[in-house]
Formats: sequence, structure tokens, C-alpha cells
Amino acid sequence: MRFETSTIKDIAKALGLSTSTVSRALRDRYEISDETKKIVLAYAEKVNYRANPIARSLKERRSYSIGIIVSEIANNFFSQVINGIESIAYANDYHVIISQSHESHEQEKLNVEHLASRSIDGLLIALSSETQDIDYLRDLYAKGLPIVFFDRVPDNFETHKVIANNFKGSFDATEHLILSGKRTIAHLTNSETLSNTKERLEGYKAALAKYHIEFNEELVKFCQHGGMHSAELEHAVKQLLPLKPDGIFISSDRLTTGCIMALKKTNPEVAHKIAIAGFTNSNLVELFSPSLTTVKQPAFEIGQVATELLISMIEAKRPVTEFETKILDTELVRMQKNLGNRFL
Amino acid sequence: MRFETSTIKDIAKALGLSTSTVSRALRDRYEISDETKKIVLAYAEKVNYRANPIARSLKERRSYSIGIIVSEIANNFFSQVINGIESIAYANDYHVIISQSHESHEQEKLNVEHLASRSIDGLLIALSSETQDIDYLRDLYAKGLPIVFFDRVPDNFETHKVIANNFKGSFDATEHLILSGKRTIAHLTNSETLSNTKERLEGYKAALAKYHIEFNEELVKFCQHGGMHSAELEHAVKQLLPLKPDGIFISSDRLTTGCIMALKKTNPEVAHKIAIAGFTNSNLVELFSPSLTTVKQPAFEIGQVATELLISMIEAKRPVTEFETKILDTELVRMQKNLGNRFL
DNA sequence: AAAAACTGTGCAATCGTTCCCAAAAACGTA
DNA sequence: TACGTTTTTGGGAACGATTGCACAGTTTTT
Repeated sequence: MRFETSTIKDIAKALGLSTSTVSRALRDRYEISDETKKIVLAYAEKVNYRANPIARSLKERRSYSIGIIVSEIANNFFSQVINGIESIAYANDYHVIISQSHESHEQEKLNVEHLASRSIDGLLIALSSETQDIDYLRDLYAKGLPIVFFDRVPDNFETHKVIANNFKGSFDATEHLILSGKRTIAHLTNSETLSNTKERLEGYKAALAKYHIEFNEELVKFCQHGGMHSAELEHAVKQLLPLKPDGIFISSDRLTTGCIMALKKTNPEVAHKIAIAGFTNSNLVELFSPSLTTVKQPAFEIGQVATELLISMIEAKRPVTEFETKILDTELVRMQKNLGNRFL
Repeated sequence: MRFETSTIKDIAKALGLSTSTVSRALRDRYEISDETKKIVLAYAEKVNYRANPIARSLKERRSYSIGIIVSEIANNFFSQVINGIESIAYANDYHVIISQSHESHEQEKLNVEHLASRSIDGLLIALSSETQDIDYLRDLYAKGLPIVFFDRVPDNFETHKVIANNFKGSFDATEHLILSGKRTIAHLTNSETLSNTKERLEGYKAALAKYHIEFNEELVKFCQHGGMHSAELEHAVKQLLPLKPDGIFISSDRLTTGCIMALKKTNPEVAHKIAIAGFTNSNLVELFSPSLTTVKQPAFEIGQVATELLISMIEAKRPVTEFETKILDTELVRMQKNLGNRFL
């Protein structure tokens, strides 16, 4: 801010003390007498003194803020994660700086580097769907920047990670489709390189195996751009339909809504005949038609846990060497046949 | 960051120059000889020198970053606005810091003050629905912090403002309901204190007047918390239904989805009989059932225009005294009878 | 040839804090 | 009283960058 606020120097001058005394009094250090503390605190209160975080950052080489990288804030899952992050961060006197990668590796890298240069104390990141090369993160990590991955995590990077139980979530959703009588179940999913894509594919396969349904590679469609381009989705749907699936299991928020949209747009006559189960944290699913079964990730909790781990790394006195990967359970919300479908 | 990067001092030492010379060379000042500049630039490049933004902020008392306050990022309208803001900010070498007020005045104030203390160069803000007292913003503004309001703007504050054409948007939506034969049209809206609530109410009234439909105060329900509490919404819906409305015009994103949800939950048998028109920027409306007519705000553009105005204020050499209120047109998206309703 | 002007560089202060190191004051003990 | 401790305070150097001012050395002007 280009305008004047009162500083520690002003207080020192006004009270006839030195800046060091004032600084210590404000931080409630043991060396300062209670009397002096009281005077300083009272005066600081009176002039509405606020420590300048910029100056403090420069001096302490830390900023009490943590950086967040997600692909899109306009995504229910990520905005819920962010709320979880904020809840823990604020409680521990950290602030957060949010950046969007828009699923672009280049943008992700730029954002991370800018955050790093602004002295963030730690980084929470869900990789973009494009990202494969994470050497730039390795460099920062090696230089001492604590990093915790969530949702989309690399497998060859030793640090804390927090994810949903993607395997079980997918298994449950696929099993649900099978138990409601479906036999030709397609799987629409994200970029093949993402960690959760792999895990979800495994869950899907496992459910098929359990019920002795043969896995058919053709029924699996990967979307490199994660539903960011509707053309990509429509293309995938167009390829799937000739195989006459009676169910589709979809593995991401954006793909789930995008797929239904594509179905309604290109093949409205079959949209309501295919059972759909998909990952999504949208709080509007109850309004959707056709209605669907959803796998909900514990987004808020993922944010909380990731932040707790990050703060523990930041505040650790000695380098952390034991890392954990926390896996949080998803929730299967079954399609509500009675609502949505009946009254239209 | 707590780890070492090369500084201007390191370069100076390595090259046998003074820090001032290095600083000037890096900023391409005329006083420095081309030869020296070349040497410095080459070396800086080699050691991958990055100016420390924290140090620069402290010295220059500005940060090349702008603060954003919205109520919720998990709101399509706001996340689209943010994307618009980012597009202009990045193009002008500013970074953005996003904060959420969660419709709480207290939180809003805390966030603004934290942003201010972090030397943001300007502020873009949509007031929380609770906010009535904006004296704290006045103080900051008086001290020199440029502020641009968008979407929810105060009427007694002289600065740039950017809003959608709320009057016309509401008028169009209400007229649409009238033209499709509805005569008892309820209006569900936000906190009475918000600027856009007033404007939208006027548009609603004007449309009724045009078609000689008497305005009935009982048909208007205000929601203080803007749909953040489902109980509030359900209560409003419960009060409206006995009046037998055949149409409802809803004036905000969250209320629109919340109202449909409440209708389906509490009175599923009438949910499909009442025509709904509402403000929303959700990109999922095509999936909704019952389907509805929507008023879409030019969110991305609002963000862009607001940011342009803010940057012009920040970079103005002399205090700005001429302010404008930009009003951008909304778009009416009529309900698609053929989709959504037919196949279920 | 002396004075004036211009070039290119360095010194040192500054932004607001924190913190090491010393020094002063207060106290206790012999 | 003199000395050693403990408690409380102040001086001043950082942190990394910018910039007004001074000062050489060179060039131009008169």
C-alpha cells in the first residue's frame, strides 16, 4: 500500500523506546518487563498498529502463506478442497494464494514459480492433466520448499500425498451398475497419465472381474483434456455408442457432466436408457436429468488433511523423511429414482 | 522461500561491480553503458537470477498484485469473473490474490484488511450479502487504495463500478414468463440491501406494469443469506406456494438452483408445473430438470472491464476524479422444451 | 587551456522487521 | 562495599532491492 500506517519505529519514537524493545514487546518475548509490554501493547492498540507482512517476510524469509495449484476453481471438487485448505490454514495463521493451471503444464509451471518467488512457505498441488515432467517441482523441493500433492499425485516423488480411495470408489460405482443389471459398461476417463485415472481404471476392472464380466478395452475412452473441450467428449461418446453400452462409469467431475451433456446433445433418444455412474462433487446432481449415481470425494477433508501435513512439514525443525499417503474414503450416492425422473 | 537464490549482491560481487550498477543494468537504465549491461544480463541469465518480489514490494511500497473479494469461488458467476480478471491482470503483469467472504461481513473485512497489509495495489470487490457498513473500505480508499466494485456495488461510493444490466435482465426474464402465459409470478431474491437486488426488483416490477399485472408484495421473498442456508430457502418457498404462483423469477445464481432443489424436495408434485426463470451462470442448466429459462450475466467480461478500470486507476499519475459505472448486457436463454423434459 | 558538460559508476540511505550482542539497571550475596 | 547475576533495554546489522547524490574520468565548449 502506498500510504502510511504506523510502524514499529513510530511507536518506539512516541514511547521513547528502541525498535527492538517494541518489537519484542509486541511479540511477547520473555525479556521484556510486563510493565513495558503493557505500555507498548496499549499504544499499539491505540494507533491500530499492524505489522507489515512484507517486511516480516523479507526478514524472516517466509511469508506465512501457502500456495495452492488446481486446474480450475470452477470445479466443485476443487473449490471444496480449497475451502478445506482455508479452514486449516486460517486456524494456523496462514493465508492461501490460489492459482489455476487450466490443465496447462506451462501455466502450472509459471504459477508455481511465481508463488515460489513470493516466498510461500509450502505448496499444495493437484497436477494438471497435461503434466508429465515434474522436474521443476523436484528442484524447488530440493531447495527446501515443502510440497504436498493431492488428488492428482505423481508416483515417483517422495513426499506426503492425499487422495481419495479411487480404487474403491470406482469399484463401488461399477459394482452398482452391475447390480442394477448392466452388463456392457463403458468407462470414460481422464488423461491416461494421471495417477487417479490409473487407480480408477483398476477399480472398474476389479468390479468387472468380480462378476465375471470380460474386460473390453474398446469400452474405455481416455480424454486427454479432461473434458475441457466438448469436441473431445462428443467424439468419445460417438465412439462408444455403437458398442451399445447399457451403463457408463465416468471418472471425473467435469467428464461426468460433460458426458451427459454430450449424450443429450448428440443422442437424446438414448440418454435416458443408459445408466450413468460417475465421480462428481457437484451439489446440483439432484437437479440433473437423466439422474445418475455419483461417487463423491471427501473434498473438504482432502483439503484439510493435505494442509495439516503441509504445515507439519513447514514447521518441522528437522527435515522430514517419513512420508505418508493418506487415502480417504469416497461416498456412493445412488440414483434417486423417485425424484427427477417422475415429474417432468 | 527459506532457501538461497542469487541476489543482486551476489551478481555484484561476482562481477566486481556495485549493487546499484547491477540493479540499473537489470532495469535497463540509460546511465549504464551497453557493455556493462551486456555483462550483467548475461551473468544474471546464467545464474537464473529472479528479482525478489518481497524486497521490491517493501522498497517500492507496491506489489504488482491485485486483490479480489467474492463471496464464493464455488459459484459459476464468480469463478467466471475471476477468469476474466486473470486474463487482463496477467496481460499487464499483475498477479491476483483471491479471497472468499462466504457472505460474511466480518470475513470480508478481515480479508480486505489482510490484503491491504500485503501491499496489494488495488482491490476488486463484490460485497457480501451481509455487508451494509463500508466505512472500512472508505478508509482504505481515502488512504490511496484504488477500489473497483463489481456485481454488488454500493450506491454511495464514488469510484468505478461494473455491473450487469440487472434491470433489463430481470425485465426480459419476467416478460418471458408473462408471454408464456403466466400471470401470478413470484419473485425470489437476495438480501434487500444489495444493489442488484433493488435493480432486479425494479425490472420485475416494470415488466409486470407493462402487461398491466398488479404488483403483489407478498409474492416477493427476500433471502438474507442468499441461499447459503437451505432452511431459509425452504421457508421462502413454503410461504410462496399457498399463493399459487404459476411462475417464479429468481434473482441469483445460488437462489435459482437452491429454489429448484427446495421445490423438488418439499413439493415435488408442483415442481414441474411452475415455470421458472432465474439468474444463473451455471454451465449445467441444460442438465436440469425441471428445465428453466435463465438470465446469464457476462461474467468474464465483467471481470475484464473491472480489471481494466482498476489498472487504469493504479497507473494513473494523478488522482482519478471521473468515475464510470459500466453496465453490460445480460443474455436470456430460453427454456428448451424439447430437451430434458421429454426423455426421462 | 580552463571551464563546463556529460558518462558511467559507487556510496549510502531507505522500506519495516527481527535478532545478535552489548550495556545498563536492579538485585543478591559475601 | 564490592562483586557477580539476572533482568531489561538499546544499538545496529541484517533481509534484497531501488535511487538520490557524489565523484571520478572523459568530452565538449568557450
